[in-house]
Amino acid sequence: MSDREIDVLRALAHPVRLGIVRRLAAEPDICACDFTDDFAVSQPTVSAHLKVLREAGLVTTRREGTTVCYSLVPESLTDLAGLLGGLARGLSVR
Amino acid sequence: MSDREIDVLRALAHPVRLGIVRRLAAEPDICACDFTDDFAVSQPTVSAHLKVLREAGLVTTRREGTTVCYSLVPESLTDLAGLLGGLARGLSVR
DNA sequence: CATCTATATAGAGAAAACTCAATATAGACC
DNA sequence: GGTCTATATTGAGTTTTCTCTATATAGATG
Repeated sequence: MSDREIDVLRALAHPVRLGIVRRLAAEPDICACDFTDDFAVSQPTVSAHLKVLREAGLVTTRREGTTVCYSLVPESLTDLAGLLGGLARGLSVR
Repeated sequence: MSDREIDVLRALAHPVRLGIVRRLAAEPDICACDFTDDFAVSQPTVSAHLKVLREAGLVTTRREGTTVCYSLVPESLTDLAGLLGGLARGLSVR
């Protein structure tokens, strides 16, 4: 019922999460606390959003002492872009 | 707060709606009643999903007598694919 | 080990999404 | 106009998402 792509699309379909992805696209390896300042939501909320992105395979994490650094997984985006591009071209992409 | 792209992503992030888009990608100009058979949901539910797709700019409609035929708007998908592809490539798009 | 900082989890309330049955609308046809 | 078919809208109930406060965990450091 819930395709893998649906999870990725759902993960991206939120202002805070898309904002996080955009920041990570511009500069990799950003620690979680930096996102808390970017958006007008609490630290636990940011943490929850990061979890959604993680579980969708859009980001990976790396512990750096007490902080956790997040990075984009570009393939997750290119895969989705390929699917959408294919659909636009009339290929019935699975 | 809600970007145009967020609306498109949200519209795509549902099994029935993505299914509709996939069918429309393979064959254009499908009348609404045909979708009712494809998914295990009621006619009003299909109609509501079509409305979401319409409002996101993913599909257009054409009256054919008493039926309404839906077609994909490929640009809406290529635009999104471009955004995602750009992000994957490290461009901080838009 | 006590404590501090950074992050994650739990639980709860509010808002949004999803679905349906019932009803309304729009065009075709008698 | 009356009726039939196709589609859309309404209203309500259910589920999911979002957000918060409070608390827990994990590593660093005195």
